Amino acid sequence: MNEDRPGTYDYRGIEAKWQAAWQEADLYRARDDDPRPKYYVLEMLPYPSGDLHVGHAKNYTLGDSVARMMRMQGHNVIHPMGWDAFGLPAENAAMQRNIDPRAWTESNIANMRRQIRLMGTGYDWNREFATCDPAYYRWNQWIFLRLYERGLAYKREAPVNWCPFDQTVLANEQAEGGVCWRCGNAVERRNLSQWFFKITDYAERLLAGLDTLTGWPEQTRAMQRNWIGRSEGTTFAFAVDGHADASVGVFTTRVDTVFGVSYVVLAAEHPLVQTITTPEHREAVTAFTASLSSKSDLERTSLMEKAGVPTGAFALHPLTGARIPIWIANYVLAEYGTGAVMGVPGHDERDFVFAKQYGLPIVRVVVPTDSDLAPDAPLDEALTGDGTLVNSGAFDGMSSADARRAITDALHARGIGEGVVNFRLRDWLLSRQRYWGTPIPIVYCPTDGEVMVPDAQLPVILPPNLPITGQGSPLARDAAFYETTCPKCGGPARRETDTMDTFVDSSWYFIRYLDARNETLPFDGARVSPMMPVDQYIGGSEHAVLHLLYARFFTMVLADAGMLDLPGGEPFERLFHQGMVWRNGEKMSKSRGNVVGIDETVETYGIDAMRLFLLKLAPPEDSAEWTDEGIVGRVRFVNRVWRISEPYFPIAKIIALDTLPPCTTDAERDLVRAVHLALASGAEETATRRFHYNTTTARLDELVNALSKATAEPGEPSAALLYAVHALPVLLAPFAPHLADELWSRLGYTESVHLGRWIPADPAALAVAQITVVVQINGKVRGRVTTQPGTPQAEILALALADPNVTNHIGEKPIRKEIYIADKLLNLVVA
RNA sequence: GCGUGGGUGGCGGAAUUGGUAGACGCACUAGCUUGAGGUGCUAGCGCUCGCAAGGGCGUGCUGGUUCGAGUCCAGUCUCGCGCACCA
Repeated sequence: MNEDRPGTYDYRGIEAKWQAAWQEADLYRARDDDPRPKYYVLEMLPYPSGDLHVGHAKNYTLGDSVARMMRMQGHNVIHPMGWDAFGLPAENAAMQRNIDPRAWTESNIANMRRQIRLMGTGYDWNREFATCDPAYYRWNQWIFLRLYERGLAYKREAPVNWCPFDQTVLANEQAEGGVCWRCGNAVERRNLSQWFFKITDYAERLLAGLDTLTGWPEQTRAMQRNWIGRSEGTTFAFAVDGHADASVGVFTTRVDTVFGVSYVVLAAEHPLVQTITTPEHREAVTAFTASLSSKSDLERTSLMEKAGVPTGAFALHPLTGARIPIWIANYVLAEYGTGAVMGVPGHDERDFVFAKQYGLPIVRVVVPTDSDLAPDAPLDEALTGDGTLVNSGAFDGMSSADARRAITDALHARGIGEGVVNFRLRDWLLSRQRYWGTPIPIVYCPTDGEVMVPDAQLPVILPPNLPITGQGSPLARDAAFYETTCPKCGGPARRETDTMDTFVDSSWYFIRYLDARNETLPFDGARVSPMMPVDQYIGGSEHAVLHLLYARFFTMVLADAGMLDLPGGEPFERLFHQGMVWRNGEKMSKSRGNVVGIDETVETYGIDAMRLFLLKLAPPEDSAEWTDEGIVGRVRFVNRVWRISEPYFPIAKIIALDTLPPCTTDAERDLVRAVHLALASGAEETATRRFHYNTTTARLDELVNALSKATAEPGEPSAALLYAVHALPVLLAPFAPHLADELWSRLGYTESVHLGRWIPADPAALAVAQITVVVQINGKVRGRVTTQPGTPQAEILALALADPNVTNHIGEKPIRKEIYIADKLLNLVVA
């Protein structure tokens, strides 16, 4: 019904037509031999969860606008898309619907691919892959083996969430509240032998690299610094009284307070707890430990009350020889530092609270320099600042900083301590006792032990159609999978049945895109190196730490292994976090029932209107509130553009847009100026990498308003008007790609506007004939003077004084001072 | 607590180096237009006093610097995000 009414844009037919044409022409294919400078723009690999909503569209269409803009500005744009296809939801779906995870995943991919294409995005689909494809995950296995060879993959015992009823390991989100999400039974912590990547070997480099990532948001860099958590301090050992072979190692950043130690605390899981606890305390210690072990990680760390019990054992202070009690407490973490701390109640808030609660002595050894508190006054709270040492033997009178060095040296001289750098960062636990992931390519042989699967035997194929019950690991029950022979001795052996964390998949996929069909290597370094790094990475800030840290780690390792030539080893030059789309004051999500789907939106309003609205709504990094009323404005805009352009289709002819048209009137000059203001805005937002195209859409509105007026004038169209009409599709191309190509072809151009050139903004076109100078009296606006640019100050003053409102405000008072900002403002200061 | 980013009309937001606060859009109001009202056109639209000209106030709050502050400085309130018994 739309297509017969003039003045109405048939978005359905036209948008579908152009998408088919682009696909037919393979318009967005990037080639290695393209002589133009490369620009690699990438949105984070999506998980194929099912349906997309307009929040996803905001992300993908932003990347698409950036890609189109850069392509029109002369770059060889690489803009790929693929699927993060392994992971838990597929197994859950398999259980709930009795469907194979692969079938579920593949149908989701098909739907999401359709929807992403439906947005009019220009991806190079020749590079597409899904991480669950053996052609991809075999290289996960290959890379794992290279890390193993370099000593960066290893196995050790580590605690997991374990459901004793389902006999399975649970992810943290499946064990919330300490109960199993499926059966409701209490979750236990259990030690299991697990695979780790030694990311801690790269802690210093990952930290130092952050300083070079000036194209990243500061908050993200701060979060990574925080996560890596580097701290400088001292480790030293307390001897245990009566246990000649035992000592308690502690780490502290405040060794200057060591003379204030009145007790020592171990984590409940500390290995010494079993050996040193005295018989009369054993029962209490065991009970306390048990009460903690039945708690989930979440509960343990959110416990508000500090609690602990004495072990009955005593440590000997290394500098004073004092006998001090050894406790265990819930506030000491086995996984951080040495799993034990020295208790200094006078100078640590936690220790202060703990000491008060259990009546342990509180001693002051550091006097803060900026306090008027008497040196021996009783404390209301711990003094945590630096100061001057007292009650510290030979170290009295030293500043905290000096004392830290001197005491560390003293401990070192006795062979019981040293200065160390400690990190909060832990090794990356990649083992998952699950089915839907990359099998870890290791075989266990009774004679040869842990053996790598040879490269020639990769991939270790994930067997299809295993029953998924939620109880235990399907692979561990499949004898056909785990029964194998040892690659070394040929004897019977057992395969590793753990699969890899899906973060492995997303830690190098951006390199694979550059050589996506390579069948002999994960990628060819000579081929991919010139295309790295990713110039612009776009994705949510929820990945600020894990994914973005793991990907940096992998890229550094691959570069170190000589597989990739990338100075600095940083994969992402610039990073942009897009904001989420909200509706009714809440984040858009299926569970809240406030999603606005892609299919319905495109059907009702059209793709280009949706894209323009998502751009206009807010700066892309901000979260934005979706409204159904708001998008109507963009539908109006699209239709106005169409109505304005339509009369010029019959008189189509090619215009050279990089030359300014001759203008005879101010109105014509203003129209051309509006074109170039919009061009300047688009180029500026792209060049600065701010991507605030919401302001560019405002310039486009102004241009269309001006065009609307100009086309209403009777008579032959001026050169300026024709120029503006022809420039409009170029301006729209990055944002409303279908409308742009339709206008462009109707106006007589044969090649797609997306292969054409952006028009550089011309300063001559931006110049103005008339300026308005604001006249202020004592900083308040009292008048305006309209004149030519470059008018001398004296003349401006004369014009200003001709304004009665200006003279009224001056009155009889003399002008004490004149401030003149050329062509902008004249401020007269009167007494 | 530590880190980090914000607070501007009824709403989303705009505003180079300090220099006309509120661009552009939504909503709203009035009018015009059409064969019937959803997607056309024109005008108005921060609050307030005023018939008007014009005035006063106004960017979370309190001070400060300046001829001039949304923008800079100090303090403070508040919201979002991240991490958190990190030794």
